[in-house]
Parts: sequence; C-alpha cells; structure tokens
Amino acid sequence: MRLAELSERSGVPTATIKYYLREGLLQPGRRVSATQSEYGEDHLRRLRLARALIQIGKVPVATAREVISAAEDESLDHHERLGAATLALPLGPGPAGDDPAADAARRSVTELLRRLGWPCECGPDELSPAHRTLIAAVAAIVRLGYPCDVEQLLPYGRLAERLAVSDLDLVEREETRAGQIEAAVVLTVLYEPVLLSLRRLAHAEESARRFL
Amino acid sequence: MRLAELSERSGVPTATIKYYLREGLLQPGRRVSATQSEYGEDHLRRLRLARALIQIGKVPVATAREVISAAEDESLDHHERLGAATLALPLGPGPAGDDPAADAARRSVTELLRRLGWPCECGPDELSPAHRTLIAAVAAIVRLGYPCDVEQLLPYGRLAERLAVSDLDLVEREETRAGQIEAAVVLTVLYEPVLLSLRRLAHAEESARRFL
DNA sequence: CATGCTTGGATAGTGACACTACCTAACAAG
DNA sequence: CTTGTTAGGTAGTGTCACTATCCAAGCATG
Repeated sequence: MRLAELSERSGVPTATIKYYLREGLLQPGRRVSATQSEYGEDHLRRLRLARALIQIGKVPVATAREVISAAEDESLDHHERLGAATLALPLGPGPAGDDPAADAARRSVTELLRRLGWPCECGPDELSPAHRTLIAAVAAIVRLGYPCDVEQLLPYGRLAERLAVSDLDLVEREETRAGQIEAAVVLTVLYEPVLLSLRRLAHAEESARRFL
Repeated sequence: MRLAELSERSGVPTATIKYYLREGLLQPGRRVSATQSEYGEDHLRRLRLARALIQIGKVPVATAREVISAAEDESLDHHERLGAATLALPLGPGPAGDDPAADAARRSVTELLRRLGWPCECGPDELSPAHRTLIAAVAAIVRLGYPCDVEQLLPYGRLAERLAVSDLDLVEREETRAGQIEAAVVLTVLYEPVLLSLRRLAHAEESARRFL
C-alpha cells in the first residue's frame, strides 16, 4: 500500500507518518520508484503500536523507537528483551540527593522490597528507572507530611504483585517470542492508563458512598 | 520569610517561584514595602504541594492551579470539593468517534461499570475525564488485537476498588475538611507513580521468576 | 551618606517536544 | 498532456515549563 492508504487505515496523518519515518520509528517502505514506496501490513501494525504508545501511553517518540527496536533485537536473550522493552520507559526526576525525606524514602523502599521478597540485586547507583521514580514519589509524599512508610506501601506492593502475575499470564499466551515481547510492552504501557482511570473512578465511587 | 528563603527551604529556584506567582499558583505575599514581600509557612506548604503535583504528578501548571483553588473554594460542598479536586486531572485524548474498536471499548466499559456496581449516572456526552481516558485506552488495546474485554478488566476493577477503600480511609484520618481535600489530591496524584512503579518492578520480578 | 546587593515586577527568550506546512522534482494515471 | 500523488527535505507552529535579563526601588553596611 502507499503512504496515503497507510494513513487512511491507521488514522495517522501522512505528515506525521513521514515524521515517524524520519525519526526511525518506522522502517522505510520498499522503494518502487524514485517517488513511491510500498508499505505492508507490518508497517501498519507497527505504526498502530507506535501511535498507541505515544498517544495513549505518553511515551516520548525517541523512547518508543528504543523500545520497539529493543523488542526486535535478536542479539538479546528473551528475558533481556522483555526487560529492555520496559526498562527504557518511565522516569520521573530522580530523587533529590541528600535531604532527609529522600533518605527516609530510600530506606522505606529498600525495606519494602525486602518484605515483598523482590531481590533487586543492584547497588545504590544503578537503580532501575521504576525504582528511582518510586523513591522520588515516596520522598515527595513524605515531604508533604503524609504517611508513606512500609506499612502504607505493602498493600500496594501486594496488589502490584497480583497484577504482574495476571499480566505475565497474558504474555505467555502468545506463541511467538516476538509476540510475547510486544504483548509485554502493550500490557505494561497501555494498561497503565486503564489502571489509573479505574482507580480514579473507584475513588469517585467510594467518595460518593461515604460523603453523600 | 523573603523570596530567597522560600526558595531555599522549598528547593524551588526563585525564578520559578516568580513564575508560579504570575500563574496564580501561589498567593502573593504580604507586601512589606515596594520591593519586598513577606511569605509564611502556608506559602511554603502550598509551594511544596504545587511542586510535587507538577514534578512528580506531571500535572500541568494550569491544572494544578484549578485543583488547588477548587480545594480552597468554600462555596462547594465537601463531596463536590473532593470531586472537583480530582475531576480536572488526567485526560488523555478522548476516544476517536466512530471506529469499531471505540464502539467495542465503550460497550466493554459500560458493562464493566455495571458489573462492578459503579453507577456512573451520566449520559454518553458528559463522561468524566477518567471515564473517557479509560475508553480510549481500551480502544487502543483492542485496536492492536489484544484482549481487553470485561473479563480482562474486572480483576483490575476489583483491585482499584480495594485501593480506593484504603485511600479513602487515609483521607478520613484527616480531621479538618481542608486537610481531607488536600489529602485526597495528594493521594490521588502522588500515589499514581508509586503504583505504576511498583507494577513495573513486579513485572520485572515476575518475569525473572518465569523466564530466567 | 555612599555603595552595593536584593527584591518585586515585567518582558522576552530558551529548549524540548510533537507535530505540521510547504516546496520541489519525479513520477503515475487517465 | 494534464492533473494529481509521492518521497524527501526544510522550515515553521504551538505548547509547555521554565529561565534570563532589566529596572527602579529599597535595605543594609561601613
């Protein structure tokens, strides 16, 4: 198919597709002549994936490229590819270096992971983005004077554990390894707004129940 | 205290504080002379809150202003203030109008809310931001060919329900109504990165358990 | 009281980001 | 042959959250 049809079927404007091509998010099509390229179903599928990551998952364009290309990198083993696909992802600002709230947060999180039995074999300088984001968020909450110690966090951790189990079940349903990687990315990123929206709706619901 | 001290104690650069003042995120201080104003502990507290919402919670500056001022609006009743504080918040793009995936998503979500027993008394044109975000995310997932029907979503919904209960318990621990509003905002917004980070860490953990 | 630093207030500029518009030469289709 | 489309490139747009610079009016210090 031509650019125009790719645009039609994906709902993405042609100018934007060109932009994605420039950014390496999409492979160039098969050149048919000096002024035309042929795109296949693969392009359509990948375009839809990129679009969903960017628009729904709020993943920066550059990161989406990393994630998608890591997912296709045959030189990594399966677990690494699963990890690489999600490792590049979130990243709020890292925790501020030295204030007391940040220290407390670091200790709470370490203790939390121990209690949950998540090894997290890494020195304090090589934390995963998720780990650092967690510390920064806990520090911010503590700084505002709200409770955010291990007791508060544990239930959240246990819920996360259960989510992960059911998510990974879904990943394992995919037969191919490439399919599993993609499923992992989609689940990780696109279920986040689902989870947050449901939590907000539940807040509204529970608040109505209590205060109305 | 003066601007410099406010900056020192909050860790926010003076230029940024001035920007927040311009944007109405912070009340002006008490004018002491033509070139000096006095700020109090309230300013410091509110500045920290705004900063946390913006940096950790990724709330746009304009939205943070809405949220904070809604929280202080005495003309609303308590439930409304709780709602207003969170209603303005997220907002991915609304679901695309008419494609089959969006229709399926709309139906799934409606059915889901019914099964969860969340009333959501609203016509299809007046959905909450969370509701619309949810539909858009589900539509994106469906469009990529992944399962995202009621059976998939129900466990997520039940978890959200439990989170909401424990969150609202925390809110009710605050004695003052203003304190409750602020707690609701903080919990809603700042626990989101906590929840997402924990989920990602749990993914890594569970993935290591299965694929290593 | 002279000097130099700080402040509040205003205006303009920056850099990142995700597009979007426009242009051109080379085709393609009727 | 005319009309339209395409790839490819460059430049512009709008938003956002700051950030830098100026200025005149203090305040503080010797």
